[in-house]
Amino acid sequence: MHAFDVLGDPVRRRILELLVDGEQTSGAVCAIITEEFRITQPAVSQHLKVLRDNGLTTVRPEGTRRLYAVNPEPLREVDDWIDRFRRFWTPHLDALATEIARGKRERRKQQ
Amino acid sequence: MHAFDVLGDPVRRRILELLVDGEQTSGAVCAIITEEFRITQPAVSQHLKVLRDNGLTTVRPEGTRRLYAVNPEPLREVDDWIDRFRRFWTPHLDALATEIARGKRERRKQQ
DNA sequence: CAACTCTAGAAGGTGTTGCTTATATAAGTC
DNA sequence: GACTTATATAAGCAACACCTTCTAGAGTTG
Repeated sequence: MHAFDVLGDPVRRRILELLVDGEQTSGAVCAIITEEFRITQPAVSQHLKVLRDNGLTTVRPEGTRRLYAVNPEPLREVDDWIDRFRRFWTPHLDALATEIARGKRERRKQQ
Repeated sequence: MHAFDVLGDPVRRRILELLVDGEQTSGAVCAIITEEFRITQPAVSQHLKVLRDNGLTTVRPEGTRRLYAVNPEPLREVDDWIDRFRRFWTPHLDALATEIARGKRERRKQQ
């Protein structure tokens, strides 16, 4: 499943937003999502499973809690895909900025 | 419908790729997609409709042909969303590059 | 104008997705 | 050890996405 397919759901996008500043327990995520989207705990758990199974997050148990965190790799693929369209909104990058952007991409690919 | 939802389909992503270097007729897109994905012309036409209806492309009639082109706005939204995760894979941008990136975002928001 | 090309739409079938309720499992607490 | 908390899984269902075949309409060509 491509990262785009996983991101094609507003709940899953929101969950990732909640994880952007660091790991959160399933419960903490759940509290916010159930409130914002009016869905149940198992529904959230299923979305977390999709994120997990497709490598968008990592999980780490701590006692009875599960700590979820963003795994950036698949998001980087999305970023790479978008990259080819970037010239539409940044047509006249000056030489220096272009060079920096190019260098970033190169470094990314090498890793 | 959020751009991410539209992009959550491999056929539609491929169609946009085909349009990245300039406008193409429905027929030209169709020829490639039907061959690559083994789906029919109406199926491609329906995907084009989704792209069109959600502002991912523009269309321009020319005789009996329809010329499709990328409309970058919604892709920019995707880029903006991804932006918050970018620090995961570019953690130590030096001051200059950071400044350029920041400036780009600012300019984008003003437009 | 008849035949053909290009494209879109309508109607219908099917698999998938995302939800629900109910339940299981594992770990803390009294 | 019983009870509670935290999380995941199972089963079932409704809605939707995407496909197909068939057809319509607009424009071109002989």
